[in-house]
Amino acid sequence: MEQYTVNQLAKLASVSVRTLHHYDQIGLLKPGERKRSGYRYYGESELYRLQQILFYRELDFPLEEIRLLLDDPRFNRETALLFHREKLQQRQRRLQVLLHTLDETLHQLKKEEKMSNYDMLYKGFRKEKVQALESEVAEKYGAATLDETKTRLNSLDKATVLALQKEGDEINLALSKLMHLQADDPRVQEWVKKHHQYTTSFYPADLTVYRAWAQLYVEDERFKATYDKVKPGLAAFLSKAMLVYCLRV
Amino acid sequence: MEQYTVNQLAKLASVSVRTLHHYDQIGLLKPGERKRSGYRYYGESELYRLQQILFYRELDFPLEEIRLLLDDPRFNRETALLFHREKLQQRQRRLQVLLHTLDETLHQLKKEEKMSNYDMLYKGFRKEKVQALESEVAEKYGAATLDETKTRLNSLDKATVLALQKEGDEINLALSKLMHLQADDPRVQEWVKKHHQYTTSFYPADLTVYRAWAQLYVEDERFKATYDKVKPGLAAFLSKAMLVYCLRV
DNA sequence: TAAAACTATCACGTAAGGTGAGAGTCAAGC
DNA sequence: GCTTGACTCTCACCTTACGTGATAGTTTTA
Repeated sequence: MEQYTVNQLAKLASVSVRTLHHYDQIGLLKPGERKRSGYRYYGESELYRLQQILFYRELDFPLEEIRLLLDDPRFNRETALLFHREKLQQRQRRLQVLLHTLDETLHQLKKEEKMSNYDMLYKGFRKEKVQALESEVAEKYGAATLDETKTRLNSLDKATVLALQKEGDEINLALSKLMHLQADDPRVQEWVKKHHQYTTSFYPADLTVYRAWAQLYVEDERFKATYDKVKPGLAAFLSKAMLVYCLRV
Repeated sequence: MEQYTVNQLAKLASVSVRTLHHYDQIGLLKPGERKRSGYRYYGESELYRLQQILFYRELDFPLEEIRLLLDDPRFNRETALLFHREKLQQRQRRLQVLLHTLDETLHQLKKEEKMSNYDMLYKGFRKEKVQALESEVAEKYGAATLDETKTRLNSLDKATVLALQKEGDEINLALSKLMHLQADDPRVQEWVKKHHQYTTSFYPADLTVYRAWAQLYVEDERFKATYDKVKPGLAAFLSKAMLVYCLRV
């Protein structure tokens, strides 16, 4: 049975020693054993408990509440993990909204346009609670305006989505026409850059992820098919060009 | 020029009135105007400033530092937004790792297996600072292990993307098998909810956007083709079910 | 066996607001 | 014009989750 000192555990879990002291003090995480010297030693079950604590903390639960939850005899680790999973995914979606808000703001900034609706500036900041949302809008503006607003937004939203799709098509098309060039040709790389930016608006791909992706374009049938449908050989070509791009930047 | 009272701005930006008072007090966000009554009124430029503040706050910047940044004459809104973008994506990736850690833990829990390496319990908890990461790892374990780590991460990224794709496939498949039911059947709606969450992880579709999307599934050939390829008629079925979903929630 | 490296317990400090209390202000309806 | 309910103001003390020493004992390493 392995034993960890404060320092060792702190490093392992990326928390400070003070944090462990604190958790001991408030009875949230007590060491499995205390030598007569007073030193704290943590064992396996403490490691699991700490993981749980950190998951809850990540979700902004107050420590006192975490303690109550973990000490409740009805506590079940698997249920808790599934709960965390749900909430973390929720947070991911919130971040996605936030990124979208950011891109919209950037877009308006470039066009030097005035906002029609300042509301847009703040979408995604509210910490996840989500419940009564639609009803609030209805209350605010009345049902009639709601419908009108809805249909107007409707066509705008459709246009946005279609535009996004079109942008993707354009990038693919442009690249397919450059397949006679070398992968490291500036004209190719320019479009790869666009491709990279385009993909990051959907998926958080930094260069390492993007690089992993490049491999998928040739390894995975689904990816390969999608691109080769535009023009046979595009998948392999793009994959190579992406790798070059990653190395260059 | 529109003017917002504390309450109005607080609601708009999902912060508390107290927070606005506090920001005024520390000189982070001063109202554009103060009536003789002492009431605070905020104008357009304050709205933008608040957005910036919230982005920085989301990234755990201390308020004092935010103030210094925003008041620096070299401050540029576009540069700042691009910085936020980078960091938010970094956080998304951290959450991704955290979810992976969670799934691994769940997996081990079910198999009732012992962990070979407790280190795994805590991947993704460390808040992003990241700069000197590679160098740190290299220092610690030597260059050889670094490469290994890289390829492992690589495969994790690939696995994540493939898992995402698989999730999409599963949802489509499940729905295609429920086409004999009514669109408002709970079993159908359950999967529509998953579909909605799934799409949101790529593109933040609130209910109005999702509704617009529903129409695209029948109006736009590209969308239609994608779904009808799974099973003819799925596009229309899903479209209807999505509309029901939007009205129900 | 001494130095270097940890660890322990106070104890006070801090950031970002929460939570009233007491008093002035504004908009609407009568 | 007056009342009433909903806002708003300032002060001031409270809270959470640790950070940051100070001082003193313990373990490990040379």
